[in-house]
Amino acid sequence: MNLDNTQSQMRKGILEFCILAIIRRGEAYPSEIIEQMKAAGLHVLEGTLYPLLTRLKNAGLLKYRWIESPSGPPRKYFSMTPEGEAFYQQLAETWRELVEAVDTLTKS
Amino acid sequence: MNLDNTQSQMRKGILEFCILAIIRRGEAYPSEIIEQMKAAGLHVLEGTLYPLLTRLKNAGLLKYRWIESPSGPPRKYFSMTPEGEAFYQQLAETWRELVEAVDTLTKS
DNA sequence: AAAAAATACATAGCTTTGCAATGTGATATG
DNA sequence: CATATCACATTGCAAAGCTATGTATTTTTT
Repeated sequence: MNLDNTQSQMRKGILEFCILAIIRRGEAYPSEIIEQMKAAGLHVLEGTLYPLLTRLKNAGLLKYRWIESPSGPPRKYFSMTPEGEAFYQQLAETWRELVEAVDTLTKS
Repeated sequence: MNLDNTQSQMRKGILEFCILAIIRRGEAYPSEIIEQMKAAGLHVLEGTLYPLLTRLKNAGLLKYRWIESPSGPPRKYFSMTPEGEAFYQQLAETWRELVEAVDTLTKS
């Protein structure tokens, strides 16, 4: 048991929820997502984000379109699908229940 | 992406935190831990709990002693070590930060 | 006394996600 | 044309939760 490791484990499943939360607010491309995550206190590298975005898109929860960049190569802007919104609501419920359970146990 | 799977992923790292929270309240054996988890809304099977308890003990965060049972085989009563308490406090901080980050992102 | 049931503990293999390091490609700049 | 910047992508590794199954001890039933 090492804190770094357990912190990584705690992020499993939750990064997905957060990414969906950011994208459902409005279309975004990876760099913006990384910035918003950082602003919230969650540091994510591209090597973590890209595979996750790909998984979500392949699962039908997200879709994207290429947009020319004002500086540099074109960007992939991600947005949510109706399936993604439905899944997000389920995750939100799951998260609420989890937080409530942990609060119950850690209150003392 | 399937809800059951993501729910399992979300539990990674968090079950450990919860188990430590239960044990630091007072010495307990596995069956009691399972009951308290269930009461809080977290369902854990023995096949999940035993390996976790073993990992925590091997990491020096928990210790145990055998106690005769009033009915059935002897039981392993687990309690926390000073290292475990210190680690728990760190996990508590990590959890607070995680919950805060998720709240920030999901508020809308 | 032996068999069955209940209680308690344990293990192995599988699946999946986050992580780190590295790589590729498109565009802008020198 | 070469270099730098920006954007996207991939691979292999480590680790934890889960499921199913197994072992052992004690109690109860036959």
